[in-house]
Amino acid sequence: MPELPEVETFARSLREGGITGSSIINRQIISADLFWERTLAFSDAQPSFLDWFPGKVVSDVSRRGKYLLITIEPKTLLIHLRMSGDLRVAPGMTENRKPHDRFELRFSDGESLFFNDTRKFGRIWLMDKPEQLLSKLGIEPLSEAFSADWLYLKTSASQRLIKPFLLDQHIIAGLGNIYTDEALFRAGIHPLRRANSLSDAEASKLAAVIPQVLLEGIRSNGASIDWVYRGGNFQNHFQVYQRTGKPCVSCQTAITKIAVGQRGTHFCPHCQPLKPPNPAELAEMQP
DNA sequence: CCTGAAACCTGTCTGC
DNA sequence: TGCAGACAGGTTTCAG
Repeated sequence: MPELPEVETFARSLREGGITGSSIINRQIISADLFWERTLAFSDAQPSFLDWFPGKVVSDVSRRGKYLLITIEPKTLLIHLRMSGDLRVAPGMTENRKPHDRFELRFSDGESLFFNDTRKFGRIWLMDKPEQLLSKLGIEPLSEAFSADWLYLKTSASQRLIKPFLLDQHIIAGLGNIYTDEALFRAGIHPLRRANSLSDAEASKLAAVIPQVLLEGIRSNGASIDWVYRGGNFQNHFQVYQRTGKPCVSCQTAITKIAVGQRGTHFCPHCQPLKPPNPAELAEMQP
């Protein structure tokens, strides 16, 4: 589920208060509980993972790609929400637990941070050096370093389809299925184009549009769909995602859905042509 | 290097 | 109404 904007919204909320409840910064932990063993992916603190927490204080919350980072000196608790993960801060009473709660950090003030995850794909790590995990991630699309030149360099060097290319977290960290479809539409690029077929101008357009879509998502507190996630309203800004058969906001052509790399992919066949007309063809069309 | 399929899971929606 | 099957915002692993 959550992509960069949703994870960023969680990070901000846990830091400053928001959709998850009030800030967890400076709260002291009195206990930790794990309700689904496999949620714990790996821990430097094993086998006494749960025993490590009591007495520690949360000092910061941040984000890298789709990972949420909770700093609890001298370690970092990393959380990846995968498809259905959710976080909330609420009174830490046993009767307050919800179905699918997988992990709980109980604070001395009576509230708890709950990690809820219906599909059990989400994972948490407790690490001394989070870089071990994070160093594999690609560039932050909202950083200064993410530029038109950088993207063109990368697309030029890859023969992959542009959609799986953008979804690859080793290249760009944070894009998921929604924001990829929305970015490709705004850039006018067909999802089946080869990365190295993009012109300099197309790569520039894509590099400009990706941060735009992500920032728009953050401004909307993310996207809420069905029973997954809440508090966001970016779903009201979708131009292609989940708009199969509906008219393109730009040309009225029906939005098409296909599978690309086993992911549902939405696009406008008119605004995102598979084969852009080349100069020679254009010349022939105008004798 | 690249692609596709399968696996990890549960809930919801669709169609017969 | 019931039920099988498809599908879902992600990532990893394996075969070809």
